[in-house]
Amino acid sequence: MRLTTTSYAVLGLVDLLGEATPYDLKRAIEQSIENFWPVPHTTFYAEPTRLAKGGYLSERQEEGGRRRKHYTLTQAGREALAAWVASPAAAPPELHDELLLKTFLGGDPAAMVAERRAWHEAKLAELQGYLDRHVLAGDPGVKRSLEIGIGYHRGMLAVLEETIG
Amino acid sequence: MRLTTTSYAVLGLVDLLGEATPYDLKRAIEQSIENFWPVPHTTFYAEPTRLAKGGYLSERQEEGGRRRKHYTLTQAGREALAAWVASPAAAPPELHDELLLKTFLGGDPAAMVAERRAWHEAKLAELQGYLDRHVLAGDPGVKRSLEIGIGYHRGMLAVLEETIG
DNA sequence: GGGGATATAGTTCGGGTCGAACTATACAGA
DNA sequence: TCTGTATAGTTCGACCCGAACTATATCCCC
Repeated sequence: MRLTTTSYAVLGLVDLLGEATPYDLKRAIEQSIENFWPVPHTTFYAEPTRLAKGGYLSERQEEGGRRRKHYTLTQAGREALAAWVASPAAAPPELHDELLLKTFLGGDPAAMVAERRAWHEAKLAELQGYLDRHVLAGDPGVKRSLEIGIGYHRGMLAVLEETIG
Repeated sequence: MRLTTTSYAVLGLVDLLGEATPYDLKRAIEQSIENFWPVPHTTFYAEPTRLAKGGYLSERQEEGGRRRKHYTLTQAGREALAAWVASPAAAPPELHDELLLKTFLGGDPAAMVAERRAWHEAKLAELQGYLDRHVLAGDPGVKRSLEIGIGYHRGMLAVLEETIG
Protein backbone atom coordinates (compact mmCIF):
# COMPACT_ATOMS: atom_id res chain seq x y z
CA MET A 1 0.00 0.00 0.00
CA ARG A 2 1.02 3.51 -0.87
CA LEU A 3 1.59 6.17 1.77
CA THR A 4 0.64 9.65 0.59
CA THR A 5 1.70 12.93 2.14
CA THR A 6 -1.69 12.95 3.82
CA SER A 7 -0.88 9.55 5.34
CA TYR A 8 2.22 11.04 6.93
CA ALA A 9 0.22 13.99 8.17
CA VAL A 10 -2.06 11.53 9.97
CA LEU A 11 0.84 9.49 11.34
CA GLY A 12 2.48 12.70 12.50
CA LEU A 13 -0.60 13.86 14.34
CA VAL A 14 -1.05 10.51 16.05
CA ASP A 15 2.59 10.72 17.05
CA LEU A 16 2.13 14.18 18.55
CA LEU A 17 -1.03 13.21 20.40
CA GLY A 18 0.22 9.82 21.56
CA GLU A 19 -3.19 8.27 21.12
CA ALA A 20 -6.03 9.74 19.12
CA THR A 21 -9.56 9.21 17.88
CA PRO A 22 -10.64 10.59 14.51
CA TYR A 23 -12.29 13.47 16.30
CA ASP A 24 -9.10 14.25 18.19
CA LEU A 25 -7.29 14.36 14.87
CA LYS A 26 -9.88 16.66 13.42
CA ARG A 27 -9.53 19.12 16.27
CA ALA A 28 -5.76 18.92 16.31
CA ILE A 29 -5.35 19.57 12.62
CA GLU A 30 -7.49 22.67 12.69
CA GLN A 31 -4.92 24.31 14.90
CA SER A 32 -1.90 23.22 12.97
CA ILE A 33 -1.40 21.22 9.81
CA GLU A 34 -4.56 22.52 8.18
CA ASN A 35 -2.64 25.74 7.61
CA PHE A 36 -0.18 24.19 5.20
CA TRP A 37 -1.62 20.78 4.39
CA PRO A 38 -5.42 20.87 4.17
CA VAL A 39 -7.16 17.57 4.93
CA PRO A 40 -10.96 17.24 5.05
CA HIS A 41 -12.22 15.77 8.30
CA THR A 42 -13.74 12.70 6.67
CA THR A 43 -10.21 11.61 5.87
CA PHE A 44 -9.69 11.04 9.58
CA TYR A 45 -12.27 8.28 9.50
CA ALA A 46 -11.06 6.57 6.32
CA GLU A 47 -7.30 7.03 6.42
CA PRO A 48 -6.55 5.61 9.91
CA THR A 49 -8.47 2.48 8.90
CA ARG A 50 -6.25 2.16 5.85
CA LEU A 51 -3.14 2.79 7.93
CA ALA A 52 -4.23 0.22 10.50
CA LYS A 53 -4.76 -2.29 7.73
CA GLY A 54 -1.25 -1.58 6.52
CA GLY A 55 0.19 -2.11 9.98
CA TYR A 56 1.19 1.49 10.63
CA LEU A 57 -1.39 2.15 13.32
CA SER A 58 -3.01 -0.06 15.90
CA GLU A 59 -6.69 0.32 16.52
CA ARG A 60 -8.65 -0.09 19.73
CA GLN A 61 -12.39 0.40 19.81
CA GLU A 62 -14.39 1.40 22.88
CA GLU A 63 -16.84 -1.25 24.00
CA GLY A 64 -19.84 0.90 24.85
CA GLY A 65 -21.10 4.44 24.31
CA ARG A 66 -19.71 6.09 21.22
CA ARG A 67 -17.58 3.13 20.34
CA ARG A 68 -14.81 5.51 19.42
CA LYS A 69 -11.75 4.11 17.76
CA HIS A 70 -8.42 4.99 19.37
CA TYR A 71 -5.27 4.85 17.30
CA THR A 72 -1.63 4.61 18.29
CA LEU A 73 1.52 4.26 16.20
CA THR A 74 2.96 0.80 15.71
CA GLN A 75 6.68 0.30 15.42
CA ALA A 76 6.30 0.18 11.63
CA GLY A 77 4.35 3.43 11.75
CA ARG A 78 6.99 5.13 13.86
CA GLU A 79 9.70 4.00 11.47
CA ALA A 80 7.85 5.01 8.33
CA LEU A 81 7.15 8.44 9.79
CA ALA A 82 10.72 8.95 10.97
CA ALA A 83 12.11 7.95 7.58
CA TRP A 84 9.81 10.33 5.76
CA VAL A 85 10.53 13.22 8.10
CA ALA A 86 14.26 12.66 7.82
CA SER A 87 14.32 12.55 4.02
CA PRO A 88 15.02 16.04 2.70
CA ALA A 89 12.74 15.71 -0.35
CA ALA A 90 9.83 18.11 -0.51
CA ALA A 91 7.52 18.61 -3.48
CA PRO A 92 7.10 22.23 -4.60
CA PRO A 93 4.30 24.04 -2.79
CA GLU A 94 0.91 24.49 -4.39
CA LEU A 95 -1.25 27.53 -4.04
CA HIS A 96 -5.00 27.25 -4.63
CA ASP A 97 -6.41 30.73 -4.83
CA GLU A 98 -9.79 31.63 -6.24
CA LEU A 99 -9.12 35.34 -5.99
CA LEU A 100 -6.15 34.98 -8.31
CA LEU A 101 -8.09 32.78 -10.69
CA LYS A 102 -10.95 35.26 -10.89
CA THR A 103 -8.54 38.13 -11.32
CA PHE A 104 -6.77 36.28 -14.10
CA LEU A 105 -10.08 35.77 -15.87
CA GLY A 106 -11.01 39.42 -15.65
CA GLY A 107 -12.68 39.71 -12.25
CA ASP A 108 -12.21 42.82 -10.18
CA PRO A 109 -9.71 42.10 -7.41
CA ALA A 110 -10.64 45.27 -5.55
CA ALA A 111 -14.05 43.77 -4.83
CA MET A 112 -12.48 40.77 -3.14
CA VAL A 113 -9.44 42.19 -1.45
CA ALA A 114 -11.06 43.58 1.70
CA GLU A 115 -12.41 40.20 2.71
CA ARG A 116 -9.13 38.55 1.82
CA ARG A 117 -7.13 41.01 3.84
CA ALA A 118 -9.35 40.42 6.86
CA TRP A 119 -8.87 36.69 6.45
CA HIS A 120 -5.08 36.98 6.37
CA GLU A 121 -5.16 39.23 9.41
CA ALA A 122 -7.29 36.76 11.32
CA LYS A 123 -4.90 33.96 10.38
CA LEU A 124 -1.98 36.07 11.45
CA ALA A 125 -3.57 36.63 14.85
CA GLU A 126 -4.39 32.95 15.14
CA LEU A 127 -0.86 31.78 14.37
CA GLN A 128 0.65 34.45 16.58
CA GLY A 129 -1.64 33.21 19.34
CA TYR A 130 -0.37 29.65 18.93
CA LEU A 131 3.18 30.90 19.03
CA ASP A 132 2.51 32.70 22.31
CA ARG A 133 0.25 30.24 24.01
CA HIS A 134 0.11 26.82 22.35
CA VAL A 135 1.24 23.74 24.21
CA LEU A 136 3.33 22.60 21.29
CA ALA A 137 4.98 25.95 20.62
CA GLY A 138 8.00 24.82 22.61
CA ASP A 139 8.77 22.25 19.93
CA PRO A 140 11.33 23.77 17.55
CA GLY A 141 9.68 22.35 14.41
CA VAL A 142 6.28 23.64 15.40
CA LYS A 143 7.75 27.01 16.24
CA ARG A 144 9.60 27.31 12.95
CA SER A 145 6.63 26.30 10.86
CA LEU A 146 4.50 28.83 12.70
CA GLU A 147 7.07 31.52 11.98
CA ILE A 148 7.12 30.67 8.30
CA GLY A 149 3.32 30.65 8.26
CA ILE A 150 3.25 34.08 9.86
CA GLY A 151 5.71 35.31 7.26
CA TYR A 152 3.54 33.92 4.49
CA HIS A 153 0.46 35.79 5.66
CA ARG A 154 2.41 38.99 6.24
CA GLY A 155 3.89 38.69 2.78
CA MET A 156 0.54 38.16 1.14
CA LEU A 157 -0.89 41.18 2.94
CA ALA A 158 1.99 43.28 1.67
CA VAL A 159 1.54 42.01 -1.89
CA LEU A 160 -2.18 42.71 -1.91
CA GLU A 161 -1.55 46.17 -0.54
CA GLU A 162 1.05 46.96 -3.19
CA THR A 163 -0.73 45.47 -6.15
CA ILE A 164 -4.37 46.23 -5.49
CA GLY A 165 -4.26 48.81 -2.76
CA MET B 1 -24.87 19.32 -12.49
CA ARG B 2 -22.47 21.14 -10.23
CA LEU B 3 -19.84 23.56 -11.52
CA THR B 4 -16.68 23.53 -9.45
CA THR B 5 -13.94 26.13 -9.44
CA THR B 6 -12.05 23.80 -11.73
CA SER B 7 -15.01 23.88 -14.15
CA TYR B 8 -14.72 27.66 -14.31
CA ALA B 9 -11.00 27.38 -14.84
CA VAL B 10 -11.72 25.20 -17.89
CA LEU B 11 -14.44 27.51 -19.17
CA GLY B 12 -12.12 30.47 -18.69
CA LEU B 13 -9.32 28.84 -20.64
CA VAL B 14 -11.63 27.93 -23.49
CA ASP B 15 -12.82 31.52 -23.48
CA LEU B 16 -9.26 32.84 -23.69
CA LEU B 17 -8.29 30.44 -26.46
CA GLY B 18 -11.52 30.79 -28.42
CA GLU B 19 -11.46 27.15 -29.39
CA ALA B 20 -9.41 24.47 -27.73
CA THR B 21 -8.60 20.77 -27.62
CA PRO B 22 -7.73 19.10 -24.33
CA TYR B 23 -4.08 19.29 -25.29
CA ASP B 24 -4.37 23.01 -25.98
CA LEU B 25 -5.83 23.43 -22.52
CA LYS B 26 -3.03 21.43 -20.99
CA ARG B 27 -0.40 23.61 -22.62
CA ALA B 28 -2.21 26.83 -21.84
CA ILE B 29 -2.67 26.09 -18.17
CA GLU B 30 0.99 25.31 -17.63
CA GLN B 31 1.78 28.90 -18.43
CA SER B 32 -0.93 30.46 -16.37
CA ILE B 33 -3.62 29.06 -14.12
CA GLU B 34 -1.49 26.17 -12.91
CA ASN B 35 0.34 28.73 -10.80
CA PHE B 36 -2.64 29.48 -8.60
CA TRP B 37 -5.15 26.78 -9.43
CA PRO B 38 -3.46 23.43 -10.09
CA VAL B 39 -5.38 21.08 -12.37
CA PRO B 40 -3.99 17.69 -13.48
CA HIS B 41 -3.96 17.25 -17.24
CA THR B 42 -6.35 14.31 -17.25
CA THR B 43 -9.03 16.71 -16.08
CA PHE B 44 -8.89 18.30 -19.52
CA TYR B 45 -10.14 15.09 -21.04
CA ALA B 46 -12.91 14.42 -18.53
CA GLU B 47 -14.15 17.85 -17.54
CA PRO B 48 -14.91 19.29 -21.01
CA THR B 49 -16.99 16.19 -21.71
CA ARG B 50 -18.97 16.87 -18.54
CA LEU B 51 -19.30 20.54 -19.44
CA ALA B 52 -20.47 19.66 -22.95
CA LYS B 53 -23.08 17.34 -21.49
CA GLY B 54 -24.27 20.18 -19.30
CA GLY B 55 -24.57 22.52 -22.27
CA TYR B 56 -21.72 24.84 -21.34
CA LEU B 57 -19.38 23.81 -24.13
CA SER B 58 -19.99 22.59 -27.63
CA GLU B 59 -17.91 19.74 -28.90
CA ARG B 60 -16.66 19.06 -32.43
CA GLN B 61 -14.58 16.01 -33.21
CA GLU B 62 -12.11 15.71 -36.07
CA GLU B 63 -13.07 13.08 -38.62
CA GLY B 64 -9.70 11.47 -39.29
CA GLY B 65 -6.21 11.34 -37.82
CA ARG B 66 -6.12 12.03 -34.09
CA ARG B 67 -9.84 12.60 -33.89
CA ARG B 68 -9.17 15.51 -31.58
CA LYS B 69 -12.13 17.10 -29.87
CA HIS B 70 -12.43 20.86 -30.23
CA TYR B 71 -14.42 22.80 -27.67
CA THR B 72 -16.00 26.24 -27.79
CA LEU B 73 -18.17 28.09 -25.27
CA THR B 74 -21.92 27.98 -25.74
CA GLN B 75 -24.06 30.93 -24.79
CA ALA B 76 -24.87 29.19 -21.49
CA GLY B 77 -21.17 28.64 -20.89
CA ARG B 78 -20.35 32.27 -21.56
CA GLU B 79 -23.08 33.39 -19.19
CA ALA B 80 -22.10 30.99 -16.41
CA LEU B 81 -18.48 32.08 -16.67
CA ALA B 82 -19.33 35.78 -16.72
CA ALA B 83 -21.59 35.43 -13.70
CA TRP B 84 -18.93 33.60 -11.74
CA VAL B 85 -16.19 36.05 -12.65
CA ALA B 86 -18.40 39.00 -11.73
CA SER B 87 -19.39 37.66 -8.32
CA PRO B 88 -16.97 38.97 -5.70
CA ALA B 89 -16.97 35.77 -3.61
CA ALA B 90 -13.64 34.02 -3.28
CA ALA B 91 -12.87 31.13 -0.96
CA PRO B 92 -9.80 31.60 1.24
CA PRO B 93 -6.58 30.44 -0.40
CA GLU B 94 -5.08 27.09 0.41
CA LEU B 95 -1.42 26.36 0.70
CA HIS B 96 -0.15 22.81 0.26
CA ASP B 97 3.44 22.70 1.38
CA GLU B 98 5.38 19.57 2.20
CA LEU B 99 8.36 21.51 3.45
CA LEU B 100 6.21 23.14 6.11
CA LEU B 101 4.60 19.85 7.03
CA LYS B 102 7.94 18.14 7.44
CA THR B 103 9.28 21.06 9.41
CA PHE B 104 6.26 20.97 11.69
CA LEU B 105 6.86 17.28 12.34
CA GLY B 106 10.48 17.82 13.23
CA GLY B 107 12.25 17.68 9.86
CA ASP B 108 15.22 19.90 9.22
CA PRO B 109 14.15 22.81 7.03
CA ALA B 110 17.74 23.76 6.26
CA ALA B 111 18.11 20.54 4.30
CA MET B 112 15.21 21.48 2.05
CA VAL B 113 15.50 25.21 1.74
CA ALA B 114 18.14 25.41 -0.99
CA GLU B 115 16.04 23.44 -3.42
CA ARG B 116 12.97 25.40 -2.46
CA ARG B 117 14.70 28.69 -2.93
CA ALA B 118 15.85 27.66 -6.39
CA TRP B 119 12.32 26.67 -7.24
CA HIS B 120 10.89 30.02 -6.19
CA GLU B 121 13.57 31.81 -8.14
CA ALA B 122 12.81 29.80 -11.27
CA LYS B 123 9.12 30.58 -10.85
CA LEU B 124 9.91 34.21 -10.39
CA ALA B 125 11.88 34.27 -13.63
CA GLU B 126 9.12 32.40 -15.41
CA LEU B 127 6.38 34.77 -14.30
CA GLN B 128 8.54 37.80 -14.99
CA GLY B 129 9.10 36.39 -18.47
CA TYR B 130 5.36 36.11 -19.07
CA LEU B 131 4.91 39.66 -17.88
CA ASP B 132 7.51 40.88 -20.35
CA ARG B 133 6.76 38.70 -23.31
CA HIS B 134 3.49 36.79 -23.08
CA VAL B 135 0.73 37.38 -25.61
CA LEU B 136 -1.84 37.77 -22.88
CA ALA B 137 0.19 40.12 -20.69
CA GLY B 138 -1.67 43.04 -22.22
CA ASP B 139 -4.85 41.87 -20.52
CA PRO B 140 -5.20 43.76 -17.23
CA GLY B 141 -6.44 40.73 -15.28
CA VAL B 142 -3.60 38.56 -16.51
CA LYS B 143 -1.12 41.30 -15.72
CA ARG B 144 -2.41 41.82 -12.21
CA SER B 145 -2.49 38.14 -11.36
CA LEU B 146 1.08 37.82 -12.61
CA GLU B 147 2.11 40.72 -10.39
CA ILE B 148 0.50 39.14 -7.36
CA GLY B 149 2.14 35.83 -8.21
CA ILE B 150 5.52 37.52 -8.45
CA GLY B 151 4.91 39.13 -5.08
CA TYR B 152 4.01 35.78 -3.58
CA HIS B 153 7.27 34.16 -4.69
CA ARG B 154 9.33 37.18 -3.61
CA GLY B 155 7.60 37.10 -0.24
CA MET B 156 8.25 33.42 0.27
CA LEU B 157 11.91 33.87 -0.61
CA ALA B 158 12.16 36.62 1.97
CA VAL B 159 10.43 34.53 4.62
CA LEU B 160 12.66 31.54 4.03
CA GLU B 161 15.71 33.75 4.19
CA GLU B 162 14.65 35.33 7.45
CA THR B 163 13.46 32.21 9.18
CA ILE B 164 15.85 29.56 8.03
CA GLY B 165 18.66 31.52 6.50
C1' DG C 1 11.93 8.13 -49.19
C1' DG C 2 12.82 4.55 -45.35
C1' DG C 3 13.18 4.41 -40.59
C1' DG C 4 14.29 5.42 -36.00
C1' DA C 5 14.13 9.09 -32.51
C1' DT C 6 11.51 12.49 -30.41
C1' DA C 7 7.61 15.23 -29.52
C1' DT C 8 2.84 15.53 -29.45
C1' DA C 9 -1.73 13.70 -28.29
C1' DG C 10 -5.02 10.92 -26.05
C1' DT C 11 -6.98 7.36 -22.91
C1' DT C 12 -7.72 3.92 -19.20
C1' DC C 13 -7.93 2.50 -14.66
C1' DG C 14 -8.48 1.96 -9.87
C1' DG C 15 -7.66 3.93 -5.73
C1' DG C 16 -7.97 8.30 -3.20
C1' DT C 17 -10.42 12.32 -2.02
C1' DC C 18 -14.16 15.18 -1.14
C1' DG C 19 -18.13 17.50 0.89
C1' DA C 20 -22.96 17.27 1.81
C1' DA C 21 -26.08 15.30 4.53
C1' DC C 22 -27.25 12.70 8.07
C1' DT C 23 -27.40 10.22 12.60
C1' DA C 24 -26.11 9.55 17.22
C1' DT C 25 -24.32 10.64 21.87
C1' DA C 26 -23.27 13.59 25.84
C1' DC C 27 -24.17 16.91 28.94
C1' DA C 28 -25.37 21.29 31.01
C1' DG C 29 -28.91 24.10 32.66
C1' DA C 30 -33.89 25.14 33.16
C1' DT D 1 -36.83 15.25 33.05
C1' DC D 2 -36.58 17.77 29.16
C1' DT D 3 -34.41 20.26 25.61
C1' DG D 4 -30.93 22.72 23.29
C1' DT D 5 -26.28 22.68 21.90
C1' DA D 6 -21.91 20.90 21.31
C1' DT D 7 -19.54 16.91 20.36
C1' DA D 8 -18.83 12.69 17.69
C1' DG D 9 -19.21 9.59 13.97
C1' DT D 10 -20.63 7.69 9.44
C1' DT D 11 -22.35 6.99 4.68
C1' DC D 12 -22.55 7.87 -0.01
C1' DG D 13 -21.64 8.73 -4.65
C1' DA D 14 -19.50 11.74 -7.45
C1' DC D 15 -15.27 13.53 -8.48
C1' DC D 16 -10.32 13.80 -8.73
C1' DC D 17 -5.91 12.12 -9.50
C1' DG D 18 -1.57 10.26 -11.20
C1' DA D 19 0.74 6.37 -13.17
C1' DA D 20 1.11 3.90 -17.00
C1' DC D 21 0.15 3.11 -21.38
C1' DT D 22 -0.97 3.60 -26.42
C1' DA D 23 -1.18 6.07 -30.59
C1' DT D 24 -0.08 9.61 -34.00
C1' DA D 25 2.84 13.08 -36.09
C1' DT D 26 7.10 15.13 -37.20
C1' DC D 27 11.90 15.57 -37.71
C1' DC D 28 16.10 14.48 -39.62
C1' DC D 29 19.77 11.62 -41.07
C1' DC D 30 21.07 8.46 -44.24
